[in-house]
Amino acid sequence: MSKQTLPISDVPAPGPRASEACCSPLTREPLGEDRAVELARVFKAMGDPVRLRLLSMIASHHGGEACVCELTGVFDLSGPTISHHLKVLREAGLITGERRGTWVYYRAVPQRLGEVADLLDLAPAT
Amino acid sequence: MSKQTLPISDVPAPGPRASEACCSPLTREPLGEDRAVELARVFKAMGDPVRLRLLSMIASHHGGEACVCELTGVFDLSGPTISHHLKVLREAGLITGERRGTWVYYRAVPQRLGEVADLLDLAPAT
DNA sequence: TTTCTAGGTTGACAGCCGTCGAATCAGGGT
DNA sequence: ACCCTGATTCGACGGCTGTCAACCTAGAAA
Repeated sequence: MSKQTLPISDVPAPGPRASEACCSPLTREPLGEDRAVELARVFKAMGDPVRLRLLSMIASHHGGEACVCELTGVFDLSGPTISHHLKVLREAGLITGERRGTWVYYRAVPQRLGEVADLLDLAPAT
Repeated sequence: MSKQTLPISDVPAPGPRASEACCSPLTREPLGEDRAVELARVFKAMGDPVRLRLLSMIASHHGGEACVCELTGVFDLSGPTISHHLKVLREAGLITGERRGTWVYYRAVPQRLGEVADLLDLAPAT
């Protein structure tokens, strides 16, 4: 490991297997234990209102990326707290951060969203 | 309120608004605070490996429903713990339970899954 | 170098969450 | 009536999580 100059690049599993039509949805067959652990981490990251809003603000932001300085003011929360939530989203592979000069910009990782969306595809097992 | 003979019907918000093309996806515009709280509750429910597997086992089960007795044996967890997780999924509106004789059967609520899937639809804001 | 600002890290604290054993409830068979 | 089994609820415990204040780092501009 070791800490680099930019500790903002700690994505755990960039794109497990979401490249193409992949993961059988939740409703097709029981989830394996390992895969459940992996997916639960992503859902848990989205399981907080602040993080969900942060993710949405970043994903919907004009240009596809948002500066942290634009995010902190929106919440009644301290800087460290926002930073913490961004880290959780980062470690879940939902966003990536890049430093440009003084500011840090985050952008969403569409693959992750797509992976989760695929998982929830409805195949009604009547 | 009051407790009926079958306390297994405590769905909080059966189908908020997932009937038709509805909720603007995460990537379209920033999530409102109230909606974020509501959605976070669902994601949080799915943010545990055991619950995710339970949900998957129920949703994918032959006949669309699964008996609790078929679920408890799969995990190295006590009955009360499984029951607790089922309650969380129930209160998130992801599953519903029905007692038939001695056994209790659970089935998934497709609307909820659909609601979440819609939310994650990708509208890449390049 | 020094100073300033934007973010991140650390350490600590309260509250929540997953887990269990024991007790309780609901039905079906004796 | 009694007991047995399936499932939930209750009470408690340890670990995790969201939050903050304080401190530290990265880069830009004097």
